[in-house]
Amino acid sequence: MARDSDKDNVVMRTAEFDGEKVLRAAMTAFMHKGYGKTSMQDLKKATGLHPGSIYCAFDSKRGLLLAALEQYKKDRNSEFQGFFPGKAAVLTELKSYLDNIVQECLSCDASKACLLTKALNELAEQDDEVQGIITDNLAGWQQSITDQFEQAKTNGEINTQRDSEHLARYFVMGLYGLRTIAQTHPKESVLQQLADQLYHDVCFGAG
Amino acid sequence: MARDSDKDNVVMRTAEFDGEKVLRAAMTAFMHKGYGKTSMQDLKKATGLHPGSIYCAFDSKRGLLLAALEQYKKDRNSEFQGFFPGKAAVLTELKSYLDNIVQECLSCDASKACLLTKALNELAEQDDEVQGIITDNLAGWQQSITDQFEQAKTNGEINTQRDSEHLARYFVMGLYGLRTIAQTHPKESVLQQLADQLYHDVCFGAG
DNA sequence: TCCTATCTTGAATGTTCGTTCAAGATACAT
DNA sequence: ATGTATCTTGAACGAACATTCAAGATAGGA
Repeated sequence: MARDSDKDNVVMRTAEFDGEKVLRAAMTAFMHKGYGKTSMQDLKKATGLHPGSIYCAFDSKRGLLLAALEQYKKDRNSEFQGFFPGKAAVLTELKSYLDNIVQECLSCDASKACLLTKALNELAEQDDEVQGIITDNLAGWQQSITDQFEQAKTNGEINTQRDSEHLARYFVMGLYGLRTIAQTHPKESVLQQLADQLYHDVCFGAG
Repeated sequence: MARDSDKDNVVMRTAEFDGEKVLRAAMTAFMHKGYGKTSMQDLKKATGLHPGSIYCAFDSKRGLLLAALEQYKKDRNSEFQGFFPGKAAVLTELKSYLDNIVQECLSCDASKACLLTKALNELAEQDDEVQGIITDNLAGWQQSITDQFEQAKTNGEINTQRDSEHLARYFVMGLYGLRTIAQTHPKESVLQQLADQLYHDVCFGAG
């Protein structure tokens, strides 16, 4: 495949691959092996694109990572919107969202890890731009959760003095920790118990 | 330097380097760059040992990682014992321990990350033996914390129906999450607020 | 003081990696 | 149907890597 052409009125061939499929394949590869250990050969196998095509489309392996991060962001946003469609019963939806993450952690495929935290962990102190992009994505995600807590307070579902940002931050901290624990304890009951406690502490805890 | 000799009654030269210093230097290098991205050149610079010496002493780069993990375990155990010297006032000591971790997270050096979780994240799905060693170390750490909660309950410092293992697991989950958040938000007040809330939820939360 | 087993050194090795590029294949405008 | 700009292919390249090894340095027993 080739990079987008800027020219007008010339013969144009359209790219022959599905951009989203390629990026999701790259995402999965990066989640399994990490960025550094995923070789171009791995990426060729995963995406079906030959090295030349990858370089033409994404400039470099790093460019492919950036594009994959962007796709990951879009996919996660869509997923999030799917879990919180309305403005009522936010807490029920939050519980579903949490339980879904527990199930994700139990799955054997790469989604047990989060691409953002995995890459953040690997590339911290190595690549400031990637770190910034990841940080922004995570901040956006946390803001979405903040919005839900705000809505829950408006609805009277939550009664607390703590502000929504703090609730969201604590919730997110718990999810980060849950995913780390999942890498050591693939036992469902343990993860579910932790998730339940987190839900309880955030939504009904004192403070 | 050379590997330990098995022979008796032969001329023996003693190793010329400080084993602990070398391992701590390697630890720091691995924490900064991760295992994969730390080259032998980096390790030579950090430890002062030439490649041949490293291979003679630790068999391989991976052998050096294993030795460094062992040293890390010892150092962390000593540190932990230092924070919990007695059997009284466990909660005060727990708070100190937690506040100390917050300060660690704020520091600019490599100790902001935890070698165990960093390596676990990087080598998951890649090296089962290393993953097992790390998992065991983390489990041992969690058990130490469980013991402290048990002691706190015995002392009457904590009054809850939740068992100590659950408390420790939740506490550890929070610490994992705190360290991840620290990689995105180097703001002290935020981390301290999260740590305070975690302390409160674990020690005085309902359940 | 001398000898020898051991330790230290760093250049050399083979491998793997990300990246490039020129040749071949293909789709669209005419 | 034909020409041509674009896309695809995979071999080739230099760099960087972990690892090895033979030569030089050194300490301790005699």
